[in-house]
Amino acid sequence: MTGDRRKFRREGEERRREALMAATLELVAEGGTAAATTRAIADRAGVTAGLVGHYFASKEDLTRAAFGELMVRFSDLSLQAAEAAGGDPLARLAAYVAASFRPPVLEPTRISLWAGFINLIRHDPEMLAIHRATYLRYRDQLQALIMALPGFADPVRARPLAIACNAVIDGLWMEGGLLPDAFGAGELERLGLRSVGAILGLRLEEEA
Amino acid sequence: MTGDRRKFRREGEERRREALMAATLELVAEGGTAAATTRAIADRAGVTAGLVGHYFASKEDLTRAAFGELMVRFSDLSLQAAEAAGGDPLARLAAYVAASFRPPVLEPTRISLWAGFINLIRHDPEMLAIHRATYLRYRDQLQALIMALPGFADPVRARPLAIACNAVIDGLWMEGGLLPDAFGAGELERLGLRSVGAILGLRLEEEA
DNA sequence: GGCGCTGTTGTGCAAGCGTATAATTACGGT
DNA sequence: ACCGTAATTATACGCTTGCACAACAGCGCC
Repeated sequence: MTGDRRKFRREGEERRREALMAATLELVAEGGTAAATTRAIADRAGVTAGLVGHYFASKEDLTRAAFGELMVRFSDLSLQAAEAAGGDPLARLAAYVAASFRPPVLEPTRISLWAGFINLIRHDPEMLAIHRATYLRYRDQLQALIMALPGFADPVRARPLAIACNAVIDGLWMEGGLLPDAFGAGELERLGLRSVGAILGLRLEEEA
Repeated sequence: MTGDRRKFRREGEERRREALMAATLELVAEGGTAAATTRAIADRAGVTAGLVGHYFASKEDLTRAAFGELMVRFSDLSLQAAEAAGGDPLARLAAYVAASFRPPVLEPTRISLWAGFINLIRHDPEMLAIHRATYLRYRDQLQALIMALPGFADPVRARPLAIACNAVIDGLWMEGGLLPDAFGAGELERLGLRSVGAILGLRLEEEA
């Protein structure tokens, strides 16, 4: 009668931590940080709530780890697209920009995650540090691509250009993510390429 | 001995609702939506928790009302700056852009509020509707300013330009708000003017 | 094949949440 | 002056949360 205790398998520490972080990210994407309760996370990861405390000192700790994981995992996606575009600097930049408006960078999941975590950044110094590192890394990639263009080698000139290009990409990305039906198919990508081109004084549309 | 019941004054319905909404906004700005509990809101507004239920059907209802209030209150700030700039279309546009990077539009409070509410937009249809209306209103203002420029009267051409200009402003605004110390004083405003100018093929820097 | 280590479970607790409701009291009408 | 009414308070209830802790059991080791 009382033998209904749950069966379980022992897993390595790494596997369990990853499963718990993945479950956290799924839940944040679906319902914001409020939906990522300890019990819901454990349930999603196929364990019981008590185990969460065994692998993470606190729920805050788990949240931070999951956020960091997410950022690392996605940080080089656009760069990979650029490198796949070949050796021409203009084509590489165009590919980088265009990739920001296509899956897997522009995904409903990613926007939900970003929206769920963004308010934590303002109140948790460690979260802010992760965000800062990710943002600067992304911007540096963009700046390197710009400096590879003929006549753009000066970093003092390239820095503000990279900031502005990054801003217009982020702005379009955010608006497209929050109001998907306010824009036509492919409109954001086209606008992104044209705007970045305009800021740099180039034409990127036909490069993508 | 038992006469320690709290003294109170009767206020009009409007005053109380406004006080509760203001308290909600303050708390969201300080600690995100999680900090805006019924009891904390009531405390901040100088009443007891029970009264919240008397003026708002639910906490969700109060949150929505507060968000709407906030958006209405700030929706025309940049436009006022444009109108104060006189009759020259170029100067008006420059003033509008520049105002986006100065108080009271660019304030830590506003960024905190935006960050606190942004994840609710993704899961509450009414919140999304408020956001959509505000965003489109802002963009339409920008488009009208652009169409007032000589040679930009065509709305089919002005629409994507307005979207792009709005995006770069939003992107810079967001990044500046989340990482204030990553940018020099006045750098964002200068960059905003230059970028919007580049997108439109104009020079705005010396107009502000 | 038993034993010990520790990953894992189940339970419970204190705190805080939103909200419903009865008791109180301020205030305007008469 | 007082009386009705509605604004306001105080209390309580059911629920959920994060977390602590003791008991259990899978798995490697001798």
